Amino acid sequence: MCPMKPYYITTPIYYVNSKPHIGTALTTLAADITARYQRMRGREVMFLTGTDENAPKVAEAAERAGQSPQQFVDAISAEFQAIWHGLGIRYDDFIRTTEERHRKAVQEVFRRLHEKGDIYVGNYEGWYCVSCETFWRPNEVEDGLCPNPECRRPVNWVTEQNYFFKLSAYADRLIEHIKSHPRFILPEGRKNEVVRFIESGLRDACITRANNGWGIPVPGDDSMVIYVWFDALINYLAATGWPEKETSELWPPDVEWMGKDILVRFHATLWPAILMGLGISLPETLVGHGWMTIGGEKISKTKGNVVDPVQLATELAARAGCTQELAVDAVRYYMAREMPFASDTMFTQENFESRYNTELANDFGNAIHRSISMTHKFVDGIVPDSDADPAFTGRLAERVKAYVAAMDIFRLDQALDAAMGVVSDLNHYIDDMAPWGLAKSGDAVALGSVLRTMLETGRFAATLFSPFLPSTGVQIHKQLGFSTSGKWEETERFDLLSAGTKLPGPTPAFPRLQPPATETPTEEKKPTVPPISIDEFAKIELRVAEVLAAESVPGSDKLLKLSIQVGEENRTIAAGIAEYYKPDELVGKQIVVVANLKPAKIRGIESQGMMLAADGESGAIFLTPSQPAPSGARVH
RNA sequence: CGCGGGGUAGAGCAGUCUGGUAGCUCGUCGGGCUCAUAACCCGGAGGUCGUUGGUUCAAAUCCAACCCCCGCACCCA
Repeated sequence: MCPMKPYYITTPIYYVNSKPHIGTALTTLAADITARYQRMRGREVMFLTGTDENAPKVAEAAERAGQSPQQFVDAISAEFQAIWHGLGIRYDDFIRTTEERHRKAVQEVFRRLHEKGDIYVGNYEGWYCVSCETFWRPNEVEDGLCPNPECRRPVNWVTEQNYFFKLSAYADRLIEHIKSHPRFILPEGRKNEVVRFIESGLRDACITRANNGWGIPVPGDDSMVIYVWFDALINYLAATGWPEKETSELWPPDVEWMGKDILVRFHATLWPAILMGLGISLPETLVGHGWMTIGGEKISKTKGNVVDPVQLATELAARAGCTQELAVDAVRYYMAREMPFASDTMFTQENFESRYNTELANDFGNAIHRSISMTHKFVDGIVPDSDADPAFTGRLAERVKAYVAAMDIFRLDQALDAAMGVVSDLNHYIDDMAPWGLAKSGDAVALGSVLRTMLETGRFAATLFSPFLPSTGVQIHKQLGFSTSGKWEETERFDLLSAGTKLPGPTPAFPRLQPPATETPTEEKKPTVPPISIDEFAKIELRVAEVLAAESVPGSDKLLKLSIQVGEENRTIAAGIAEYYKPDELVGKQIVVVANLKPAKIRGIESQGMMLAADGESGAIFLTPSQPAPSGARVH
């Protein structure tokens, strides 16, 4: 720690199955804010993010998309990078697990641990779920079905040779490390979860899978590839140049940001154990933040509630009439302000707009705007040759203290609170001093000092905000006559605007968002589905069908298995309506199905179609013709 | 008894570890100011702190039982 090593920040590498959404953006944004804060403090920073591309499913997905796996991952990885740029995220390195530097590091880790005896060949005999790529213990499998409640497919009894990592051997050392390093795992509550998890018994991790042509082969054994999680974690090490550089000035990471879902089992258990095995020091801090839900529901592509943060900014820019850069800042502000730490928070459009209007437009933007405005109105826009009011500016040190303390424990929301506190202080100050009164009574000395205080405080606030709102920081500084945004040391000074300078006319940074014109009953559903042409609709084959039989599906609360007749044809479909309809209520009824939907296996049932139902207030309502229709009739 | 998180004003949350008659933001009602982006400042109303029992001089906070919601690794009809 002594001669200030570069501050090393990581995010997880993201799985390339789809574009980033507001949830993945949250982690990367948190890391970016941390990075910008450290840079502002004068620290050299290495901010790493990347993509995880070696999962076997990638090969399948690529095939479906009619691309080679490499083409496929190239495209998605590029998409990630584009979105990060769109959010003003400035990383220093982007690692992809298909890169040579990563493959080499992973294989070297494997080799060393193998040599040391931490990786051994074991005969695995037990249950294996193909779909989950997971091995289960005999006592976990009760009914021949996968214990993963989401899966519940039949498991196979397999006997095969695999490589295992001696994770169990590290349990005591892990606990010891966690207990003796209070900052190792944040937030506090997660730490307890990790300890409980480890104490409940670690078993050795099976870290290889059969090679199906995609992934990093086991050194000296091409029949196997290294399991993606074992592979993925090593990116943090690979990016420092390891193993060519045995030790790097970057190591260890100062903070590794991630969502809570991958903290306990991977980052706080497997990852440190691997490092211990290699004799490499552990990261200083792992932060497992909570999730941002969409109106209380987990982000899910199926539900269609994925929010694209860049698009959110673009829409805001259009509606509010501000620049894209500032709209991006608004999104960044919102996400950091709502940053789920110990628990989850929910995204709603209303909440986003409300914070934009009340905090960014009314409070922050307006405070700056009125300050510059008054300077123009009362003293011709010339920065007064006066000192700031020390009685007021002296109090701001408290805000800085709170800000620094919050950043130190990665509470971005609280740091933002402190910054917003400065804005609130400024608004109070203006109200107390009533500069318009001083202007009227002609007290030029007092007026000069008050205006100076206002302008300097605006500058000061902009600096505190700048890791969160980089473009805004620059814009406000420009309005105050500076060419660049503020430096950290400047938060201690209130004499930086040069007296006599004529300020440009004020431009509101965040124009207030007007409520949508009354004719729009803004009851619009969150996932706005883009319009499609009639031709596209014609691709969907809707048909009337009759329910011949219905039965509940064992192990599922939601599914009914329906036997239906579509014209001459009999089919089986799975329908997720068990919570709302009993099997008997459906038998003999006519329903509408999507007949040309690609069959899918759901809990072991091959579903050959989808039943249409409306989302009612309290559940699904299935659709039926208003009078009996011929079976198999096409629906338009 | 799989694991975990949670139930506090109309909404969203803090406070619970370290008991001492409940706090923040938004909304709402009233007032002030007039520099500003219908903004800013002040004040009011509004809560049996999930339920029941226990410990205590005192419980949102500790203990026990119960009820309800929500998550749980490649996923979803």
